[in-house]
Amino acid sequence: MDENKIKNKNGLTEEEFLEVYDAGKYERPSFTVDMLVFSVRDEEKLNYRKLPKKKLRLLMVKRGDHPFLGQWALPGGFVNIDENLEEAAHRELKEETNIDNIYMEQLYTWGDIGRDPRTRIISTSYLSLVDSNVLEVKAADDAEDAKWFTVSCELLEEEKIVSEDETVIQSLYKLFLIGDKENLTADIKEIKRVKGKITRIERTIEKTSGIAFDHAKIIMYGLERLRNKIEYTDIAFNLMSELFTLTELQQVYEIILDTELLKANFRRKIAGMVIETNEYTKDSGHRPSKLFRFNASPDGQIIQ
Amino acid sequence: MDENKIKNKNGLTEEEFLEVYDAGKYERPSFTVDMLVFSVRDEEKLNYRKLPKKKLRLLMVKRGDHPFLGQWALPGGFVNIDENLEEAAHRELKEETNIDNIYMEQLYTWGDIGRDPRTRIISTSYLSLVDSNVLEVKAADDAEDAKWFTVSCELLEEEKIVSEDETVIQSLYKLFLIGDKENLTADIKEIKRVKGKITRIERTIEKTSGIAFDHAKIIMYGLERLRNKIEYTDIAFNLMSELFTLTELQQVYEIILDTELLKANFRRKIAGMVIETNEYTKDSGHRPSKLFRFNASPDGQIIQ
DNA sequence: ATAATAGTGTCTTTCAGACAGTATAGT
DNA sequence: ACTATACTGTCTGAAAGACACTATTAT
Repeated sequence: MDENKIKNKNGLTEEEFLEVYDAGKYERPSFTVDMLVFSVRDEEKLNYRKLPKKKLRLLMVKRGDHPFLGQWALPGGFVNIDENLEEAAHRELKEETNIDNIYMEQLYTWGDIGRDPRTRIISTSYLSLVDSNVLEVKAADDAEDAKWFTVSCELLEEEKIVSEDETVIQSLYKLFLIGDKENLTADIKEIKRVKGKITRIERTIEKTSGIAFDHAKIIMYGLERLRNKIEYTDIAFNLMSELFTLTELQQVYEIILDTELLKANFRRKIAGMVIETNEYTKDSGHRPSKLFRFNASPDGQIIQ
Repeated sequence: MDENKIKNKNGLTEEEFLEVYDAGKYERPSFTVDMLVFSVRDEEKLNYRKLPKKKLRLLMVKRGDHPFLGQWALPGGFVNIDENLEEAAHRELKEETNIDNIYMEQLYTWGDIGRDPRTRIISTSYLSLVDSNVLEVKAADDAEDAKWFTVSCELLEEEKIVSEDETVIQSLYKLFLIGDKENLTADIKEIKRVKGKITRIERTIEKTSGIAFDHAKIIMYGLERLRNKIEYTDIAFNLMSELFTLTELQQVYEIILDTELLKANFRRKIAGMVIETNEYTKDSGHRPSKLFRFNASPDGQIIQ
């Protein structure tokens, strides 16, 4: 049962095979990781009574070299030969933006030819959420600058064509990234093709202004994932600080889902995921609200 | 506004930069695609009256070379420099198993160091579903053999540890792949870690018998995705032939979800996704059943 | 007092689960 | 007639949606 001594058709054992194996003999693509780091920000209070509005924001870095020199890209970079993908993603984020120790999940792997003018590059993107206490990010190392951009997205047109064997829904979205000094935009065409049994969503960038590579497409994909997962998981709590009010939590759901929710119903829905504390907000100019914390292990619930 | 003439810190324009860019200067990982191809199979009828039972099956190929020579692996292979990932996946599947033109969605990208003894290999896995008419697969090219294996999975142990700041659910699963001549198995430990706000699922292979690389882990992940998506999408129809009875459809749901469903409720649930035909089954030894086809565009419903 | 938010009670509608019933082919 | 499946009707309870009501602070 000496498995290691089995010989292949060239008469080599595994040991011999690995010795002569030349990993470099084929022309190979490069591989990078990219991070979508979302957070939530309070806008300024309008008066002593009103609560501040919340906005969703995304971290971008300014490119300090070709290609797309001077444009904004998702933080990320090449994976070293001796580190796992998640390690690489954490390291790159630390290097470029000084952010550390955050929630992260794999989003999608982008590998179309021609996505990078340098060479064939395949990128795995990661979705990250940080709580709103992360105020300042400092650009470090590779990146020329790192900044938060307020994210919004608008549906410009939608057209549905139903034919014999196929239903095509074409939508045109405009993505806005609003920064302190710069505003970036992208027009993205989304084609949803329902043909027979196969449904396929395809996004193409029609026009970008200031957003490097195909990153506008990745951002749209990340937004979609975020919207989906907030409904049936607890990822939203990664955007909250340790203590929060239920209204704050509701606002976070509202900006991500882009709808208004009814207070009573919302509270019923998230009741199992929060734990009441004895603390209250102060100086609010109206009735103070109770502070809650995340309940990591609600009874019986298995979280995706 | 001649953007292409902007110079970087080395004084190069983009054109000059790309000319001297050397993609090969870093040691780089190799990149492959792997395919999980699921299908459903009818077992033999026990008597003229009884309906045949259905089983879930998965396509595997026998390795014809080191490493893992003689063991079974997911079909897949290296991505050429001039083809997209999906193209590569389709090509490899055609080469190795002669299967063509099927539903496919990206599953996950696996990049841990040490997953392959040859060199650092990063793999993007794809989930595919084919309808049960695909009976024979012939091994071609790279693969020594290609065969369907009946898939099942059993929970052996489960332990839940709740501590102050963390809930850990440890489960031990046994994966069975039953083939005509060979049976493959793998013990997989699943650790679900709920710590503060972060939930993380981690799978490790405890033991495998006959399954190459980390593919047992990929299969488990694919099964989980399949179970999740069948609940809120229409992917199940990719497993059906053109015409099917509602009982057949229900059986497919049942083997994937591993539960029994109530007929009346199931029919209510999928009512919008099917179209009645005027045809019926014949020679069934009992009341014949109406045949249905997939309804690709139910009113208003947007399919993920 | 008032503005603005905090927090609760309850009616309605919708949907999932459970179960019981009727229908119909082949032998 | 009998067997095995096909198909339908309806009760129940839980959850989602809608809305109205009360409570509480800083100014």
